[in-house]
Amino acid sequence: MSQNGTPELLKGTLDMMVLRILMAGSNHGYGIARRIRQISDDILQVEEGSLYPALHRLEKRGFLSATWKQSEFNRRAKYYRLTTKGRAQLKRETNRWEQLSDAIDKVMGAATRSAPALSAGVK
Amino acid sequence: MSQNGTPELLKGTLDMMVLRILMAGSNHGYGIARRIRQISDDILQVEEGSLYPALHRLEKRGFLSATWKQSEFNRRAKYYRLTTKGRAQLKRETNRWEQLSDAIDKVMGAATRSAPALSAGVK
DNA sequence: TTGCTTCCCTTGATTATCTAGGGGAAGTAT
DNA sequence: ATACTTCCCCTAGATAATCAAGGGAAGCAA
Repeated sequence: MSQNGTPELLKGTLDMMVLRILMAGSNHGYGIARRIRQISDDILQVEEGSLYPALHRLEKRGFLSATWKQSEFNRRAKYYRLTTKGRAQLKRETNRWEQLSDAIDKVMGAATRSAPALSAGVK
Repeated sequence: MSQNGTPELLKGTLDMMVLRILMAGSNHGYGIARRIRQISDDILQVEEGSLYPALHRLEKRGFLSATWKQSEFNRRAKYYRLTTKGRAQLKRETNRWEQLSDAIDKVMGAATRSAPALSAGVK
């Protein structure tokens, strides 16, 4: 519930991050989750119940393609890689993210990030 | 469904922004929506079907209190203001937002923030 | 054997948001 | 009077993303 137990992700950003991770090369679900956790210093916890549905819808929409391979740990794993469509989608979602998060930061006071001397003429 | 039309908000951030707007003083729903649109330069579009449920749940959780008054345009309006609990909640949500958005930016490559394109700038 | 890690998956509930309506009252113009 | 616009409130139903909580299997080590 997120009522007290804060959510582990910002809704609507998982697909984008998955695509981004796959820019670095193909990877399987478990590995993608691990990478996101690592890079974010354990801030972002990707639950499997969120991740696998995400991978499936991305594949369904043609942003990813998958092949079964043997993992580095000698286990059966489904490796995903970005398609051309996926790369374009990543760009779109990244732009959207920047636009929205910048807008939110503005609303939140512009002092959220590096502060640009405020006061004067907001209009 | 935002099937083509990208969503107008980042899910999970509306409550926080509403609380933030009310830090500046009490306001009514219509005015809150207008403020968010203004400050964000029309990037963030707060639909009434999202806003009013948000206000009601915030009030229900004790973060806001409401009183009916006459608006500046001489109309009946429900003015909301932050409670003490609401102020604490705003702080929590703000921290969470910074933490999550920073983590996402890390995953997205740290270079996510739009470069000014012109020259030296970043500093 | 037990147990840990890696790897895949689904079902059901929750929750936020959007769509698409509903209404009413004040002011301005015709 | 009518009509129109802006201001202001609200809800029901659908959609969709996430989470919680299960499931299983296979490799490896003690």
